[in-house]
Amino acid sequence: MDSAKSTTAVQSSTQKPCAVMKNNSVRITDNKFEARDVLRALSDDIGKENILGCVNSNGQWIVTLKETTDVELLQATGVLIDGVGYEVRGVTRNLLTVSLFGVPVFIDDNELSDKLREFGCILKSAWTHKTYEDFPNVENGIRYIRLELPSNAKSLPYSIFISGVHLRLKHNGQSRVCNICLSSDHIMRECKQYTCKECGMQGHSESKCPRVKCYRCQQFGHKSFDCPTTPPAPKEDNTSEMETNDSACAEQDNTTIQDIPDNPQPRETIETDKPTPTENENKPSRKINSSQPKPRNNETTDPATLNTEKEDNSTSQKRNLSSEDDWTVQTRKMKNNKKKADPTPNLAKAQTFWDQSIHDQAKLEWDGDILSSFYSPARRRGTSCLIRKGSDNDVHHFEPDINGRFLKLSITVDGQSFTVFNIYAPNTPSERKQFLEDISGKLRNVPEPIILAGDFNTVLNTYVDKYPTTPNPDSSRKSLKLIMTEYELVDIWRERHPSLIQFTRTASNHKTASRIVRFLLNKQLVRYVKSCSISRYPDSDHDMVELKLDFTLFPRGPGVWIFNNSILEDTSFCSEIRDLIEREKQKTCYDNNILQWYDVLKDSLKRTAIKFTKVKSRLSRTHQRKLRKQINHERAKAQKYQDYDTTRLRNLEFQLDETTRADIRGAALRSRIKWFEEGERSSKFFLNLDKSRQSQNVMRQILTDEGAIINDQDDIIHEQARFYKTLYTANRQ
DNA sequence: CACTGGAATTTCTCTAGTTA
DNA sequence: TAACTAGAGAAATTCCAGTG
Repeated sequence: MDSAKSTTAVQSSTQKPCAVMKNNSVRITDNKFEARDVLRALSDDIGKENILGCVNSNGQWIVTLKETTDVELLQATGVLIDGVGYEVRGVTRNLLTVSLFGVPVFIDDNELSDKLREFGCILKSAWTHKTYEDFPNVENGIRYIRLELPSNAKSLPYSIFISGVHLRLKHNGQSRVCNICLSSDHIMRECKQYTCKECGMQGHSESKCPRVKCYRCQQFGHKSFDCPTTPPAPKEDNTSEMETNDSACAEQDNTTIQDIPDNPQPRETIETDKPTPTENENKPSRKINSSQPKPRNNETTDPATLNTEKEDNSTSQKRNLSSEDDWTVQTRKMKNNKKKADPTPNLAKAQTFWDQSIHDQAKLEWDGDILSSFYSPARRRGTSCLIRKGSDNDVHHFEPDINGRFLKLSITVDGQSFTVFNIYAPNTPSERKQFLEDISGKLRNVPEPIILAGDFNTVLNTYVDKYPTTPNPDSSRKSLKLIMTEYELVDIWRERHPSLIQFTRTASNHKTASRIVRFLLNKQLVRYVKSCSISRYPDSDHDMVELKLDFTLFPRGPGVWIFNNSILEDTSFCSEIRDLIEREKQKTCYDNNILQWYDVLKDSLKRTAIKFTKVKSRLSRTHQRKLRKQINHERAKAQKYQDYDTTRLRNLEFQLDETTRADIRGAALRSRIKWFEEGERSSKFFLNLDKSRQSQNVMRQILTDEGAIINDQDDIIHEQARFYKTLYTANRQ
């Protein structure tokens, strides 16, 4: 093949360990070179005595050298073969997959890319966003990218700080480096580039800056948070989302409550894709105060809501709101509202102050029923539901909590039954956690769908539902999220306004705010939601959250369930069904009332089949995803390598086709539902279907042997008769 | 309790070795 | 030489403990 072969020499195999040899190798893409071309070019650069091997493999030359310095040199300069420069790459991969964890969706890929580029990384791919297996549209906060590290860096830091969030960063072979310059010699605090934002000097952080003055002891060199003269603050609820101070006091002594200023400073609502980082508390990124005065009335653009609020302030006389089209549900918390109950049509209302006298007062002003739970006289707090009179509303169960923390209501509206829990969660996290766990237990026995509404006294996301956006540990938040997961509840306001930042409670000094009042709905109710909004409510530190449901929008019920008989081929399903029947046989009604038992059994069979097919469907989707990924990979290989064997690829494609065919069979089965539902009734659907079939069965034209086209129905019939008569006549020619 | 560093585990991909 | 497979290694992911 080339001259290199003719000079083969036996070399000791113990010259260098394999690992080192790999690091000492470079690869050059073969451009119809001969070994001598490559070797001559390399000898000119580094000397022939420094070349240990030159092997052609899979369309590239692997050249192994004695010294790693030569490897670096060649990678940096390339190689000149026949006057043309060619790129030289290392054999060991220098591409890294860098994963970031806990990345909120509001952080843009560009922000992450910019941060990595600041380190000198060369990005080699787009960001991949990981999602939950069961919820492929929901990101789980993990993103990764392929990149090349800068030559001077061995590793990226273990975390990066973007948009006020610490993001965990990981990659293979990671080591501790400076978060600023990536040097492995020091950490960020000791980095020359690290300067105190207070004085601009190196060597200390702002909190330890000698120019900083503690407002407690008036000494320099530390902030009040680190003040040695101050006893540690009691572990207090900083997680009640700025609610604790005011409301907790309110519960203990209502005479100490500050009134809301007559002209409260307005709050600015910002629609943004992401919250701005809060680097300095003195420089809030999300302004609460604004120069624009905010009217005390509702500013919502929803005409229905606007009308309701105008009515609020214009009249206090009795009203019958049954004429409203929508079922309106509102929740807000009123502080120090001793004057009179609000006559707005309500289903849920959580009150800091609520007792028998307010209840009675409200009765005078409200034409419908008022269902309340309150805890008095020691502390006035409670929840209430105002039910419209004369509407198609039927309350069939009402359960108040003796502590005034919640009330439970089962109601049917426009034929749709649901259960409402109106809650007023405690201010202290530990109490709130316990309270939410109790609520979770109570939810277990109520018929779905469920609406959980009220003042939760905690936010779900500290970055978008709270100001300032400082992380706020709260053990009760986990309990609330567990409830939401277990009962498939969604925060409907957030779902409708994914990027809007709006709060339901603002502190009297307007320095803190949070969205702690919300509606959590079962997913099955979401489609009935006409609107959900937050609007200003007068004389209260809490804004009003309004939810409008319209049960006439969609047909009720989940439709007809059809048994997918393909699962009968599944032995595990069959054995599960056999076990189920055996278990059911043990029940007493099997002997007492076989028909009733059979009805119950059918229901159990249906539930088991649905559950089984759901799991099977999920596994199938996962399998398909894997197959698609593998197929893509194999296709890439097929394109890359000319001698690629397509067996595996074909096998994978066959498997994917099989699963797709199963899906198509399922779709065909489901498509018969309409026929099942309507085909057997002499409905419009049935008659149209029949008509369509009739028209399909009729010959509209016929071509005779002579080549003439006949359109007349009588002539067509005669021609058909003649044709077949001739066809079956023995002596036809 | 958030952040950090890293170990442990799982999953995926590639390669070297074996067999027909 | 093709096909196959076990195993290595890398990547992805989870978990845990120390620290401030």
